[in-house]
Amino acid sequence: MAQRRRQARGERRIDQILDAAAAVFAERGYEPATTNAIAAAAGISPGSLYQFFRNKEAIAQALAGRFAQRLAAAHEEAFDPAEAATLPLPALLDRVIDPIVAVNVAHPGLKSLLATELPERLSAPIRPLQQAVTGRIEAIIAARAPDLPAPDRARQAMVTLQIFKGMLPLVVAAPPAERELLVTELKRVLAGYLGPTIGEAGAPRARSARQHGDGEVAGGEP
Amino acid sequence: MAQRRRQARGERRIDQILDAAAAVFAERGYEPATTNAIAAAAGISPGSLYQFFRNKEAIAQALAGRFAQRLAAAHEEAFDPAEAATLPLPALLDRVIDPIVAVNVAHPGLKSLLATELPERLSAPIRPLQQAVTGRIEAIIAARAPDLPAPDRARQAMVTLQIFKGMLPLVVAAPPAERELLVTELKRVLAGYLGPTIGEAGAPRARSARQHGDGEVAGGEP
Amino acid sequence: MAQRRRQARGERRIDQILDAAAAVFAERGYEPATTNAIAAAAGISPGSLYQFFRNKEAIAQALAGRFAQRLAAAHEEAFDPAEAATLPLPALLDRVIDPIVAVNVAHPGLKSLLATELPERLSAPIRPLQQAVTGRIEAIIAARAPDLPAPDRARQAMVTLQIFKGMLPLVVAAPPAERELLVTELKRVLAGYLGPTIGEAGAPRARSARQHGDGEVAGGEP
Amino acid sequence: MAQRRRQARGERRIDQILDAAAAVFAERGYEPATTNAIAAAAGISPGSLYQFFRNKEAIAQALAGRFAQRLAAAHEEAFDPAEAATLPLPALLDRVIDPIVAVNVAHPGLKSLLATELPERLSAPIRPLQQAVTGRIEAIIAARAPDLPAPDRARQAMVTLQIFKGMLPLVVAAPPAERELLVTELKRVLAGYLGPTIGEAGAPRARSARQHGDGEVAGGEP
DNA sequence: CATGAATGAGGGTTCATTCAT
DNA sequence: GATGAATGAACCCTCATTCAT
Repeated sequence: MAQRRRQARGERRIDQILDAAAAVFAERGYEPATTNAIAAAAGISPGSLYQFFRNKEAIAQALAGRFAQRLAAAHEEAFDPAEAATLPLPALLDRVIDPIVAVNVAHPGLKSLLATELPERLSAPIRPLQQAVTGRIEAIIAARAPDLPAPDRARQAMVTLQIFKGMLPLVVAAPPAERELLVTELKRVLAGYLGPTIGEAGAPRARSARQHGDGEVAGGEP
Repeated sequence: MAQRRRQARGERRIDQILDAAAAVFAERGYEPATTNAIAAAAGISPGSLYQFFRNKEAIAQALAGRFAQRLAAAHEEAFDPAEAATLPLPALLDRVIDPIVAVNVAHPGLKSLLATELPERLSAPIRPLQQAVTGRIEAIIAARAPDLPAPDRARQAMVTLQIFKGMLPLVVAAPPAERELLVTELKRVLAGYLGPTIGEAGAPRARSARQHGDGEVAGGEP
Repeated sequence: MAQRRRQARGERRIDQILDAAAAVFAERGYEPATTNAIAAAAGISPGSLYQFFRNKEAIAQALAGRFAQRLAAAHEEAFDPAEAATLPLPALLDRVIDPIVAVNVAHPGLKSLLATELPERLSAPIRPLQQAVTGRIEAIIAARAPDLPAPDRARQAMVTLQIFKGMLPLVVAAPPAERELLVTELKRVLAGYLGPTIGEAGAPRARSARQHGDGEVAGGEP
Repeated sequence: MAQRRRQARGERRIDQILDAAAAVFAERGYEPATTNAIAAAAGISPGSLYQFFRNKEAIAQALAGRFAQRLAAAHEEAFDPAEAATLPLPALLDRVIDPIVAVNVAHPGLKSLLATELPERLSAPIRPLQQAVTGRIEAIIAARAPDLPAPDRARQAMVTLQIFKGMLPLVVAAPPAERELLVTELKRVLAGYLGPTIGEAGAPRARSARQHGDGEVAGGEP
C-alpha cells in the first residue's frame, strides 16, 4: 500500500518531469535544453531529476516512449485497424492524421524529438519512436496494397513520415484557424502521394492504380 | 590595389571558413558544432575566425547567404524564369529540384540550416534563406496561377518548402541509387500537391484545375 | 527487554553497515566510496544509514574502532602480554604480526584506514586506531628495553608502524603463496630494525645491543 | 623565435600548474583536490588548465613524470651508477636516499602520488613512476648481488619501495631535526633488511652473506 | 526505525569569445 | 591580420545529507 502510494507518486513525478522536458525541448530544442532548466520547470531540484533518469538522453528516450504510447492510444481510439484496409483514403487520412496532430498540439515538445535533426549519438533514443510510426504506416500500406513490393512500401512509409515531420512544426506553431488549413493541405499532399498506391481501399491491383483514377483521391469522386 | 589583394585574400579565408563550417555542421549539427572545431577544420586559429565573423550565429548566417546565392546561381543556370510560367509541371520540377538537390549533396552542411528545427534565437540567421526560397516558389506559383489568392499562394509555397525540407535529410543521406528513387518520390509528391493549382502551365483558371487533370502530372501524358 | 532486543538488532545493523563499508572502502578507497554505495551494500536505504552514523567520517571512525578491537582480541588470543618481555624476538614477531595480517586479510577494507594517506580532516577518525597500535608497540618495546629513552621508543614504534603500513597493501593484495614470502620479508625487516634494541628479551642493556649481535635476529639463535 | 618564446611560456605554465597541483595534492590528497583549486593555486582560470592537461588524471600523470625526472636527475648528480656496485652499503644508502628525501621535502605533493592508496583507475598514471623507482632499486641489487635469483631481487625491491613509501609521509611531515633522525632510522631499516643480500659490495657470494657480516652495515665496523 | 525521494552545493569539463603578443 | 593562451559562465551530473511518509 505504502509502496503503491510511493510508486504512484513516483510516476506522477516522472510525468511531471516529462511534461517539463517536453516544454523545454519545445521551446529551445533538444541540445540547448539544460537539465537544470527541465528540473526547474518541473519544480524540483537538479538532483531529483537524476533519481528518475540516468541522464538527459534517458529523458528524451522516455519522452519518445510516452509519445509513442500516446500516439498508439490515440489511434486505437480513432479507428479500428480492420478499417485501415477498407476505409476510403480521405477518411483514413482523417482518422490517422487528426489524432497525431492533436497529440502534437497538446504536447508540443514531442515534435522536437520527431523533427529535429540530431547527431548520431543523440538520435539513438528516438529511433524506436520513428520506427514505431514508420511501422504503423507500413502496416496500413500493406493492408491496402498487398501487392506492392516491400522496398517500395518501406520507401513510401519513409517518405510519408518525412513529409509529416516536415509539416509538423508549421502545423503546431500555427494559430488554430491557419492550422486547420495546413492540416487540410497536409492531407491533400498525402492523398496525392499515396492515392495511386492505396487510393482504392484494399485494391489488390496496386500497380495499375498509378495509371489513372487519381482524381477521386484528392476530391472524392463518385 | 593592396587593399584589393587583401580583400581577395579575406574572401578566400571566408570561403575557407564557410566550407569548414558547412562540413562541421553537416557532421555534428548546428548546436554541437564548436567554433574551435570549425577553426581547426579551416586550418586557422580560433582567434582568426573571429576576425571574420562576430560569432557562431554570423557564420550560420553567412553560410545561409552563400547557400542562397548558390541556389540562385544553380537555378539561373538551369532555367529561364520566363519558362517558369510555360514549362509542363514535371519538367519544371526537374529544373527546380535537381539543382537544389545537387547543391545540397555537394554541400551537406547546408541542410542543417534549412532542415533543422532551431530555437527562435538561432533560427534568425536562416530566416532570409528560407524566405528567399519561399519567395522563389511563390513567384513560380504566381506565374502559373495568377488568379490564386495571395494567402493560398503563400501557404502552398510554405508547404512546399516544408515538404522539401522534410525530404532533404533522407535524400542527402541516401546512397546514389536510392537517392534517385527518393528524388522521384519527392517530385511525385510535389506534382500531386501542386498539380491541381499549377499543373497547367500559365493556366489562368487555377480554380478549376482541381477538378481534374492530375494524371499528366505524375505519369506524363499519353 | 524490548530495549535489549532493539539494541541487539541495532548492533547487528551496525555490524552489517561496517562490513559493507569495509568492503566498499577496500574496493574503492575511502574518498570515492559513497555512502549510498555503502548503504546499498548493507542492504539498507541511505536514510537508515544515517540513523546509526552521523556521517561518513563516523563510519570510518567506527570501522577503525572495530578494527582496533579485533586486533586487540587477536593479540589477546595469540600471546600473553607477559610473554612480550621474554619471548625471543622472532617468536614475538610471529605472535604479533601473524594475527594482524590475518585480520587484515579477512577484512581488506581496514587497510584503507590504516594505510591511506588521508587529508587532515579525514585522518581524524583514524588517529585513535593508529595510536592504539603505536601504543601497543611501544609497550612491547618498553617491556623489552626499559632503558631506552622514551622519545627513541616512540620513534621506533612510529617507524615500525609505518613499515607495517607500507607493507600491508602488498601483503593483502598478494596471492597466498607470495603473501607468506612477503610476511617473512616483513618480519625480517622488523627483526633487523628492532633487533639491536629489543633483540635480547628483557635485556636491560639496550644501548650496547647496537654494537653487535644482529646475526641472531634474522637467522634465529643457535 | 616567436614560437620558441611561446613554447617557453607554455612550459613555464605547465610547471606552474604542476607546482600548484603538487601543493594541492600535498594538502588535500589526490581525490579531494579539485581542478578549480589547482587552477586557482596556479593563478589561472579553470579553463586554462584544460589547455594543457586533458583532465585531472593527466595532471597526476605529468606530475609523476616530473617526479621521476627529478629523481633521476638527483641520482645522477649524487652518484655514478658504476659506484652502485662498489660503495659500502651505508654510503650507498646515503647517496640513494638523501636525494629522494630532498626532492620529496622540496615537493611535498609528490609523496601523495607515491604513497597514496589509489583506486585502480587512478593508480594507472602513477604506475610508471613506481616502476621506474622499483627498476632503479632492482638494478642496484643486481649489481651488488648478481647471484640473487630474479624473483627474490624483485621482491626485495618491492619491499624496499614499500618501506620507503611508508616512511615518506612521516619524514616529509617532520620538523627538520626530527626528520634527520627519521631518515637515519630509515637507513638503518634498509641496511638491516638489505645488508644480508647486498651488504658486501659486489660480493658474488650473495647467499653466504646472510650468515654473518651484518655488523658493518648498521654500525660501521672498526 | 525504515524508506527513498529530495536537496543543492559543488565537481570536472567545455566552449564561445577575448586579448596580449 | 594571425596566433593560441586565457577566460569564466554554464553544462551535466554526483553525492553527503535531510525529510516527509
